[in-house]
Amino acid sequence: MKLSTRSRYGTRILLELARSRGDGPVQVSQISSRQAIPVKYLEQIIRTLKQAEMVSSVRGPKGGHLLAKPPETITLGQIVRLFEGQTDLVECVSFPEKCSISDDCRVRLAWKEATTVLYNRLDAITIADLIC
Amino acid sequence: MKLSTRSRYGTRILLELARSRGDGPVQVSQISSRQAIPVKYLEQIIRTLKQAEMVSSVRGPKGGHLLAKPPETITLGQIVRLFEGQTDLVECVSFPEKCSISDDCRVRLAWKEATTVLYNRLDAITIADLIC
DNA sequence: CTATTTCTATACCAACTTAGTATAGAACCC
DNA sequence: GGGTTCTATACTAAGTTGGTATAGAAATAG
Repeated sequence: MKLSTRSRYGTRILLELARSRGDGPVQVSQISSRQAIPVKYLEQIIRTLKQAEMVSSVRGPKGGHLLAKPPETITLGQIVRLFEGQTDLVECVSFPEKCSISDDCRVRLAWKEATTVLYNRLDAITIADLIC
Repeated sequence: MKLSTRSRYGTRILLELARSRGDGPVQVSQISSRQAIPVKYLEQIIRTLKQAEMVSSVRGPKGGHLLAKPPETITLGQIVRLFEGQTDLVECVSFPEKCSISDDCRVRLAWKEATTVLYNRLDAITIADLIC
C-alpha cells in the first residue's frame, strides 16, 4: 500500500509551478532538472495534470507550463485521486457486488472508514500549504 | 494505492477463527470453503499470522488453527502492517535519505501525516469489533 | 515563411509485484 | 504405520510500475 511515483511527482510538479507563479511559463526541462524527474516521464504526468485542468500550457519558444488555478484550491486528495486508479483501499468498497462473502459487511465498512479518514486528511492539505 | 489480498484474507481468516473461538481447532479446508480462499494460498497467509503469534496451530488428525490471543487485542492496523511490506504511503517517510530533494520536506511531512491518520483509524478497530 | 523550440501522443519495454499453484515433507494421532 | 493435517519452499502467469523511444504538431522569433 504505497503511493505511485506519479502522485508524488505530480505533487512536486504542481509545487514547482506554484513557486514560479507570476513569472510566466515554466518549461519541462526546468522542472525536470529542479525536481530530478526524467523529462519524458514528466511530460506524461503533466499531461494528466492538464487534463484535470490543474495546469495550462503554452507551446513554442518561450512556452511552458503554468498553474491553472490558485494553489489554495488544489488539494493533495485531488492529486492522489487523479493518479491512483483505485481510490479505495479495497475494491469491494466501491463495488460491493465483487464481494463474494456478503456477511462480512463489517469488514468492508472498516476499510471504507479508513479510506475516508485518509482522504479527509489529504483533502485538508493544499499546494499553497506546501510552498516553502 | 490498494490493500493486498493478503491483508484482506488475513483479516477474514482471523475473523473466522474468532467466530469459532472455544470450539477447538479450525482446519484450513473449512476456512477455505467458508471464506472462498484457495487452500494453498490460505496456508501461506496463516503461516504469516502464526509467525506474528496471532494464530496457533495443532497438527495431525483433528488438528487445525486457533486464535492465539483475545480478538479485542488484534487490530486491523497490526494486520495491515504485517502484510504490507511498505507501511508508509511514501518511502521517504521512513527513509528520508532516499529523498533527493530535501527542500520538499513539507511534502514529506504531509504524506507522513496522512499515513499516521490512516493507521490511527486502523488501530482503533479490532477483530472483536468485526464479529457478526 | 521557415527553423527552432517546446509541448503532445502513442507505442513500447524491463523489472517487479501479486496472487496463486505445485511439490515435497514433517509432525501427529489412532 | 497410515492417513490426516500443517509446514516449507519453489515456481509461474498476469498485471503494474516506472521509464524510454519515436513521431508529430503548434507556436513564434527572426
